[in-house]
Amino acid sequence: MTLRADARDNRDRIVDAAEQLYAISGVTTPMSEIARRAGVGAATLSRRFPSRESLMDAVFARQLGWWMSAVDAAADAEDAWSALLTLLEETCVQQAHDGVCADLVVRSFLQGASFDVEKAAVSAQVERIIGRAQRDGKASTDVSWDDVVLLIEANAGAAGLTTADPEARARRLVHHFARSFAAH
Amino acid sequence: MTLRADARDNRDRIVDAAEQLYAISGVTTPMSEIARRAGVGAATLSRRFPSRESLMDAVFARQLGWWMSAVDAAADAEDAWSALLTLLEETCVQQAHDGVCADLVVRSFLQGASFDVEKAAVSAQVERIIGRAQRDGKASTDVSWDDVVLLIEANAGAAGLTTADPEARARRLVHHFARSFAAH
DNA sequence: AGATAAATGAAAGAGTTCTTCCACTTAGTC
DNA sequence: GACTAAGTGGAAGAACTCTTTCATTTATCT
Repeated sequence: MTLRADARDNRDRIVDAAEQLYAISGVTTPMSEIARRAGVGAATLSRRFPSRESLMDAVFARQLGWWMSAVDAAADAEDAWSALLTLLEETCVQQAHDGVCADLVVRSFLQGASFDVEKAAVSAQVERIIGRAQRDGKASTDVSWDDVVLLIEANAGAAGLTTADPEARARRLVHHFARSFAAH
Repeated sequence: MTLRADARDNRDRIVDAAEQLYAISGVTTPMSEIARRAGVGAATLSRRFPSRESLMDAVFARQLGWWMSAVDAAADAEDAWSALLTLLEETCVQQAHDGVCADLVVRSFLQGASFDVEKAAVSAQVERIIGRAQRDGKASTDVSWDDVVLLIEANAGAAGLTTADPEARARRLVHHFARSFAAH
């Protein structure tokens, strides 16, 4: 079932608008406001995304695409340890910058089953990177995928909070995790 | 302007109910539901707390009282470093257990000016503890009050997210911060 | 260009939540 | 016990948000 061209354009604009407004006002932003910013009627939005959750999934799917590329790039790097640190910092700074809110990450990625395939792929890649960094003697042996998830949760949670310099906060958070992740 | 005895009881029950429901359903819990659990009419709640924010402040004021006691106790301890670690763990586990959501901590404590006096007192105490731990050669010299705030933000952000074992997550988060805080 | 099915937005309707009014109840005071 | 002022809850109503209907517009195919 393929969408007509104009409908697909509208769909894209809706996801754009939602992404922007989620960053500003959180995922509880009224659907009508998202529709207005997207330049479509409320009916169109309701028709395309019957529930708020389905729209959240669509927004998250994009951000996940970006992240999977970053993870793949890190997995190809020579130095696993520095690639891991770079990946974590890029991820958190990106989250801070785009204002990715915790609700989005959690409901779509961690809680629901919508992205199980992607989740499995990402976690496998990240675990490979961690494993290599551990064999190189750079990463502590107690670090695991769960700790990366914890960092992302913590960062997403903090990212929703207004601060003078959200990017600096993200870097500081990664700084602490990196020091803890390092072999002692 | 002092409240009548029965009115004060009702007020207390409202704050009780709000604290419990905030932990379960977040700060967007309908005021009417809070009123119902408190066993008062919606009118009474509206009269006592004209805005959702004023109720959030009242709930937070209590939790802040608990925290200030914990901070004072830590400041009196012999071993500043272990007192600091204990304080951070207690604080985060308490947050995880009570489901203190980020909205509450941020709006009331970090953002608004409502608790400026308490904030100044707590930060001064914590900085004293950190300073002592640093002089003892236990804490890294780059640790500051801001890092403690960061941990609390991160923990509060993550605490709002459903997980099998929120307490374990809080402990894990503190574990990483503790390793980073330690002198290298 | 004409036919056809897909897609759209304005407006109405349904469901929530918050606030206010007002007749009634209760605590505090003599 | 009686008086007074403070306090209360039910109900009405105002404000929002989401969904659906339907007449109209627009893309796509031949």
